[in-house]
Amino acid sequence: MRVSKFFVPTLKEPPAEAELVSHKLMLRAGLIRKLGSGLYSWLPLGLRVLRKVESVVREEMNRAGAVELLLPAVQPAELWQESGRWEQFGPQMLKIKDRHERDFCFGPTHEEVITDIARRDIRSYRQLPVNLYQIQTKFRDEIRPRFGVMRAREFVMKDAYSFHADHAGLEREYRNMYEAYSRVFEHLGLKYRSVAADPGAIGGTGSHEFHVLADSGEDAIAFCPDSDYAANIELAEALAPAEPRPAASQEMKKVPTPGKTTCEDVVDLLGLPLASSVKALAVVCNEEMFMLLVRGDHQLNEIKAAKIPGLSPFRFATDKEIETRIGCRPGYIGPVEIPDGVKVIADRSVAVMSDFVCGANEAGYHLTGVNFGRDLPEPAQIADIRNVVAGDPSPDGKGALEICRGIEVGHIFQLRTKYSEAMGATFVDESGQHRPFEMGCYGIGVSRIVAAAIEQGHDERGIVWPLPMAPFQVAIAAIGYERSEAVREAADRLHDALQAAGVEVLLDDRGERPGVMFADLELLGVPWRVTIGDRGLKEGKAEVQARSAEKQESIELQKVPDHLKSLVCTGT
RNA sequence: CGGGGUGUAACGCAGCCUGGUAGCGUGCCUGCUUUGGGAGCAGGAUGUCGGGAGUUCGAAUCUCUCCACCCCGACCA
Repeated sequence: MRVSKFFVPTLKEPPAEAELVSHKLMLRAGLIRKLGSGLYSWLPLGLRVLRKVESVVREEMNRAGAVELLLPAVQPAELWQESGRWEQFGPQMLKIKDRHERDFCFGPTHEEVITDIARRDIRSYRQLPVNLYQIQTKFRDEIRPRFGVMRAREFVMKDAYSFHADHAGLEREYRNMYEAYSRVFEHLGLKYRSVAADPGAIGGTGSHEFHVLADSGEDAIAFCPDSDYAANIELAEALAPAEPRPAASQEMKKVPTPGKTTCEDVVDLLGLPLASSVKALAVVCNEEMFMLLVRGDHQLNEIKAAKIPGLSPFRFATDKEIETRIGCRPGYIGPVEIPDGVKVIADRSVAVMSDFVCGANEAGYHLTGVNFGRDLPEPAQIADIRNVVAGDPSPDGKGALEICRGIEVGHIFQLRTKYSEAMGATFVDESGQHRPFEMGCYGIGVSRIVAAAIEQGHDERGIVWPLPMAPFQVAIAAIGYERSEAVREAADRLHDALQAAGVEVLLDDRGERPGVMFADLELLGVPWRVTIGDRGLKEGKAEVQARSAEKQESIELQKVPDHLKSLVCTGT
């Protein structure tokens, strides 16, 4: 491919709307252009990268025994009403009407469609198991699309669905997909981590996420460097402290803390450590009020809290509700002498505290030296309701947790029979019984991977692609292409030779000044650059430089094609 | 949805407060020179100042309204 015939609109300055480095670079390198909020055009160069990701995903899915199909993007409402998700999915779903005023949606996911296919066309256990996948554009009307294609409304996803006669079969395929996903991200050349995840509303017995590791990631991952434990922070268990509660050593005292409504402010005023304070959060579930207690230096984990029986779904109490029920405005509430009917749920770490600080339920005052059992009853319930922090013991007992950030690019679930039961999708088993399918589903965010790879691979000059994702493997910078016959001839010949050898090559034949070409080719992130100019040609040589390396190597022109071919093949 | 912000040339921005009919840098076009790290000189083109309404002799500027886009949004009790 020649730059003069391709379409690579690069920008010197990133548009002001871009925040994230991957978003800026994708715009600058001419990979994408924005059409509207969360809607992006994939320009030729970006599309080449997207196709690379697709082909790796496809290759590994096929290798794992899954079979590709293609489902409609537009789906009739009836299917979603059957599964009960027409309402449940809510405003995230783009709903549309056809000319007959019939309801449709632009599919945000395809469980319903695939389950419909299964119930029509899989009748016997003899047809099982089967794993069907597609690579397709989805639409989700995100509350706040952001970061370019990272969280777009329209995006490309690989979604696979497997059907099994029994749970054991599902678990086998789940492990198979887990391994296939690991191969996908390794194959793509990305640093990634698989983590135990919250199955969320989908339910089921197992769920893992695959994260590309990057500091800008939206998700926090807790992992243990001394074992293979890794979990999304939403799920990672905070173990109960091993040491028992120390004995009380202080009297409870009411101290004035005017204007100090946060734990930080209060301990600053009192000269105490943050970990000696308790924050009380008033929540409401079914019109009942609960007071959740978390240590001042910890954060409530809402997902864990919502799993407490009787606390789902909960919401935070309004200021007014707090004043009415507790008789004090927010900022000074605490668990001591609270009205009947407000149940106290303490985090495990709070349960072992003594001589702590908390709100006095009186505006402008806090209590110090507070102790359970003496100044207030033991908590009605003790539970794990906080986020783990770095240094917490690993739940597998093998060391201390660390926290890193990741971008979720894959998620696998065991759906079990949620959809097959709701939609009456059954098969006949060996004994002639009708049974609902055991189902699994497995997603990969194809377009998000492109952005995630840039988050992981870039420098001050631009993108640094891993070889398997690069839009071109080699770029030729032909210095003086338009004015030097020798350069033109050598560059053309090299371009043709590489192409014939199966190397994806981009020849910069614009005749631009060298600085312009170098800057552009580095912005694009092409893994290898060959520089051809009159200077080197005098000795019959060209320079080869890796995008990720500083030094360039001078090589005899005749040997360049073979040299590059071997580099591209070994992937070093 | 709530809060905040921004919309002026392809990109980045100034001008707005204090109304007088639009500018800078980059990019783009032409010519000459230059050519191994985003060239120099000379000349040139490009704007419904987000849309609409209003105030005014006069609106990018003031007022109202609509729209688009960006950022933040459990709690920190």
